[in-house]
Amino acid sequence: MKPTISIIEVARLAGVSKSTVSRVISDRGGSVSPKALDAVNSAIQELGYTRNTIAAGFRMQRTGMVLLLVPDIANPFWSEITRAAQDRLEEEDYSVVVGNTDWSEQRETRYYKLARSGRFDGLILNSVTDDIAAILAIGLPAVMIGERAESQALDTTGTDTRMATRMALDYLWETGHRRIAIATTEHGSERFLSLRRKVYEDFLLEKGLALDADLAFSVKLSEEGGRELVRELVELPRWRDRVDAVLCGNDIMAISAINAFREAGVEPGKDISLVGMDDIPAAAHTFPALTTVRKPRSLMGAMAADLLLSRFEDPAKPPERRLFPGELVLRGSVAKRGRA
Amino acid sequence: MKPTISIIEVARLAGVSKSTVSRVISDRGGSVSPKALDAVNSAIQELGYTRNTIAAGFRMQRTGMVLLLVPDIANPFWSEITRAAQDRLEEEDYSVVVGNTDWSEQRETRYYKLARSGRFDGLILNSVTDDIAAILAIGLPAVMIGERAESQALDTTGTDTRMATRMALDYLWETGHRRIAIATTEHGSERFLSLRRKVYEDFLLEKGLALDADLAFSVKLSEEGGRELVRELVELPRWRDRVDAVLCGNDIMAISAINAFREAGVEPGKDISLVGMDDIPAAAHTFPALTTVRKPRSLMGAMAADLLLSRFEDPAKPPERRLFPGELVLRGSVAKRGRA
DNA sequence: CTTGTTATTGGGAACGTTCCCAATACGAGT
DNA sequence: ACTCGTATTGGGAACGTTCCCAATAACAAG
Repeated sequence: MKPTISIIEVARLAGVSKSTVSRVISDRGGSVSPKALDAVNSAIQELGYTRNTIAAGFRMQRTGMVLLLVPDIANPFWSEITRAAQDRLEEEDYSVVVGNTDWSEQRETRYYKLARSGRFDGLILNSVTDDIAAILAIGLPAVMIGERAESQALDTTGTDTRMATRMALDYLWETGHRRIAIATTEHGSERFLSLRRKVYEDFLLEKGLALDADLAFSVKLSEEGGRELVRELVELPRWRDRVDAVLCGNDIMAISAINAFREAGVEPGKDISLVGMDDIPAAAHTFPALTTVRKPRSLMGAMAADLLLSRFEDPAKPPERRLFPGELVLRGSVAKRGRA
Repeated sequence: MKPTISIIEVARLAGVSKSTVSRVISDRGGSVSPKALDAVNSAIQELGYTRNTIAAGFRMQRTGMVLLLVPDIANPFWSEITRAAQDRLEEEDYSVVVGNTDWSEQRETRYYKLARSGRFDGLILNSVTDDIAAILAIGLPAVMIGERAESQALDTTGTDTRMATRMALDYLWETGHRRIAIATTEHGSERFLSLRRKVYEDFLLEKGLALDADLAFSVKLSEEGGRELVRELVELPRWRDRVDAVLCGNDIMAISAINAFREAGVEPGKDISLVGMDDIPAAAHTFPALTTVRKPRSLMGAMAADLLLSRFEDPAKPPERRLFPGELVLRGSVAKRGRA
């Protein structure tokens, strides 16, 4: 059942007022004589008193709860970020509620309503929407994970998508690939900024390669998206002459594509090279193991938490942006080709 | 910032009392005339009022929050269970806070303290401890995921570990394996019940096989555990004559062992057969893909939520136990051997 | 001893909503 | 019109803790 001992009873047993008990148990504290302190602590122990944090939170208008909105907690990428954010926030005595948007603005809006109910002190999110004003209108300190707009009124953390994409393309170039396809998505930073797409096009331009619109795929960042990519690609006329590598929007898609290529009689890591994005644990276990760009999830999660904690301290300071570099992780999914 | 419009202001604008406003907005409701209902809803809309659920929860001694304790949310097994439990609980307007025990009783005890703070209506957990009395002493409705004691005072769900283990052993037997090692752990159901170990020993006895104590490994259910298993196994004298298959305590360990065996010059799925437990997504992507016993995580998560919701309805009903069968998932990690 | 400063204490009010119950209104039947 | 039963309403109190501020106590300096 709920706590049934209140500070009134503790005060009675300790022979002090409820205000003195409150000063002993609350974070803010206040002056209490050693004698009173002893008496209160003894009474607390004897009665098995536990502070009712709902009552305290109600009075203080501060609940110690943070809402973290991710696309899907069952996705290893997001569960690792979540874990890191949780650990950091728990150090400061915050508890974390996780919401799953499934990339649906409708679901997201429902969580915004929950966020407005007085239940949370702050919000961390990888938003579906890029309507920053709507997020600000919730009225909570908020931190964005991932890039949504060039200029943001929100504290933001994530991986530098441009750099990560460029890193992968350069590696493919260095290993001799000249016919590179890209498989991205219509979610997240691609939805509004088309960051990966822009880097890809700039890369081709810089290398003097013609843009082949057929080689820019838009599929879901899922296993199904990987299968769809392979289906569409092998159906392209003369596809083997037109593609020697694919840069995938994330590992889940890339891993699925590895298997789908093999099933289509195409040997991944030889006939076709693949690079993923994220470096989820499974990327190391495919055959061939996936070359990918690691996004430092623990750093991102912890940074999101730090930005939010910092925002609690100073609500009025200018928005911060903390992007991490990706890190190329070389495994077996990229062939070494001679320079053409 | 926090909600600043209260029902007092809504009542004033609508020309009714706060009690009438409360009757309109609360779950419990009560009689309200159509005219008053209209007036209140109009005022709510005009003022942009949002119900303060902390205040309501404080008054009602019911917060709509559930604490879910798992070993590690970043583990795909637990993140999927979490997702399923969340979805079910959200249908009934509960929010879920996830705690990570990391198999530490100390961490777990800290969460028990949090659970007692008045913040949660219920608890779902895969406990580190088997001290059911300690869990009951928290004073919250609680549901256990996984088996902890033969006779439990707690609602319990999970996979039938005996059956799942037996299923895997029978499959190894049918495929001609006669020298089967087992790699389990000292956590979870193995810690207190040694379920897998007992099934293994009974199996050997039934088949008239001698128990070779060297073939029962105790390692962590982690990637490191998988590597450790392989290190220890290949160091056994004449190990190739003594082992033709390994039943692993979970997929994470088994996947890691696949790679470690290959690195040790042993071909998984040929020289050595492996069976995992769980069927996490990565199990389908190894080479060879892992044969394993699927634990129906979505069913378990949803059942845990259902059991808790049911307990909320009737706190005094007898504890329930709902174990799911495992399901054998055949892939490429088990060789077909001739009958010896 | 007097004065000034700081430490300590305790009672009342606040936080926003729900619940309780007495009072009133309304509708149906006689 | 009167009676009875049901619907509706509203004011006060409760929930457990924190904060505010006046009052008191303690201590130091002159």
